Amino acid sequence: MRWSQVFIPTLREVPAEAEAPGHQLLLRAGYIRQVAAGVYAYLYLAQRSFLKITRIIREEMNRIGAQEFYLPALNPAELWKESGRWGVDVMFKFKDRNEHDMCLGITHEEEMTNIARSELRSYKQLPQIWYQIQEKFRDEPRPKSGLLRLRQFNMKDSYSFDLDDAGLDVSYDKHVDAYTRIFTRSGLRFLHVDAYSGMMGGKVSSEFTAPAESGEDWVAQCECGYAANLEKAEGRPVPVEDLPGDAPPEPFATPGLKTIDDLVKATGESPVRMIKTLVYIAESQPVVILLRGDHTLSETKLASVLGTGVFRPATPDEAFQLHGAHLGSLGPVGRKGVKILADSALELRRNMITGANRDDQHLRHVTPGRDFTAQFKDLRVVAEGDLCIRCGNRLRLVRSIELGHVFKLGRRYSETMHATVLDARGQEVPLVMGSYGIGVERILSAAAEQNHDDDGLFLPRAIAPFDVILTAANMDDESLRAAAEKLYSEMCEQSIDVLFDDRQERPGVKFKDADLIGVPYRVTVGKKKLASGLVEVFDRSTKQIQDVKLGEVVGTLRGKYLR
RNA sequence: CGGGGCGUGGCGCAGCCUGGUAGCGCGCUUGCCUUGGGCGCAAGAGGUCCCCGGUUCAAAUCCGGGCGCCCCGACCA
Repeated sequence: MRWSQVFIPTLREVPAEAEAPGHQLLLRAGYIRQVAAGVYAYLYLAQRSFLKITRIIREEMNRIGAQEFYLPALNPAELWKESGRWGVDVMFKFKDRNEHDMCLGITHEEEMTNIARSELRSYKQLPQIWYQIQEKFRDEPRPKSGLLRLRQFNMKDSYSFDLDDAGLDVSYDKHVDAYTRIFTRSGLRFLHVDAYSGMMGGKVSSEFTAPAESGEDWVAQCECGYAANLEKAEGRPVPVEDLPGDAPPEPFATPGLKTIDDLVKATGESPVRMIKTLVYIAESQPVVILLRGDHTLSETKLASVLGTGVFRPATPDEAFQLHGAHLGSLGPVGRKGVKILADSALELRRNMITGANRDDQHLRHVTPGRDFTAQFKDLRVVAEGDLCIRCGNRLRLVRSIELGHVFKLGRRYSETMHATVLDARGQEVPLVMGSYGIGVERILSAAAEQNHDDDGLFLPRAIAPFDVILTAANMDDESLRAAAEKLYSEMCEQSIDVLFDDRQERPGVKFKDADLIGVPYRVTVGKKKLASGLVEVFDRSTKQIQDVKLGEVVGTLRGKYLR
């Protein structure tokens, strides 16, 4: 392609709408333009990248025997009412001209299951893996960071159908392999992490996630290889040396001290020695939740422990009704007939400080197990520096972009939608399903977030819009121009994926643009070196320059750079 | 859903407080010049000042309502 003939609208300044560096650069480099919040037009460069990305995805999906379908995004309400997901609040819904409820698909479990149930009859037809690459629509409350969270986006989603759990394990493992290959080939730095499976039906799931500052997921990571989404991550607190002695709980006055922070300041004690008492209402039943003073409740983990997503913090009035004291002076000692959940970090601790259930009073010398009984569960969000549950080293927290999610669905959809086959004994059994997604735009986004400097992007070759940019320093210089044209013809003949910057621009402009748009290698034809029969090959990511003889450019590219 | 910010040529911004002529930089067009890091000179084109309503002789500016976009938090099957 000749730059003079294609549309690559680079910008010198950063549009005010963009915050994340990768987003700014994709705009400046002329890849994308915004249409609405979370809705983008993908221009020429972006589309070239997406075609390369989806090609990698297709090759790797096909390799595990997955079959590509193409399903509509426009759906009738019935399908979603049947699966129980019509109520999902991020779904775009509307009525057609006949007043039928319609929606745009947020994903395709329903449609795939619908096909499976009407067509799959026998265990002999299993296993099946069906996938598609299609637009998904989600009316996100907060789209953000360019292509990182969109309202319309492309997802590769696949669905596996097996006879039993063992089969699902195989299909799941195949996807893990395929995803590992896809993200490796895409040139991303990524992690495979344990993930929270959600409330409904899910058992096992994991995420593929790309560490990047602008990511919105937190991942806890250990050098031993353990990595988990913060929603799911477990860690052991660094052991605490408790005060000796076995004195009984003793009240002391804490007038006006409402928060752990207040207590720390007033008493000089570490929050590690305190018990934070929270009151929640779950399915209209009160639950008392205890955490170490410096720890944070994970509502995700709480949902798992409670077995329901229906809960909320109690109002101050409710808390007062239940404890006879106001928020800030609550504690577990003396509470009877109410469910008390304590984070496991409190197990085996002693002589702690907590609220006395009397306003402006706290208790010291409180020992869990002796002074109150509670169920100990993992309830807190892992903190930086906690110890790895596998190896005992310290965990690090990193921000990360979720690229893909693999999920053992089990029978959640097949049972509600009656998707069954006959097994070898002639018994009707529900299909065992898995679902597996990859955000196509997120691969480009993550690559941009991970690979940029002050001058612009340097995308991994596998997903860059071009492999090479051929820059003629001065198109008005006849000999230089002729040499560049000749090189361009050779590259085209040899099927090198090249963008020829043949614009009548000053060299500075061309170099700036070339640095900006993320093409991994630049071949520069300049007057001085051309006089000795040389051109430069410039590696955008390392900034290394190699002089190459005019006649050897294609060979050098093929042999060294584009292997 | 809670909090904050912004909306003025294609992009970045000033002007608004204190009402009266719409301005700067970049980009764009034409000519000359220049050609290894967004060159220089000159002449131009380009604006419903987000929308609707109100106040006023007069509104980008003041008042009311709405819409859009961004950021933080909540949420993210």
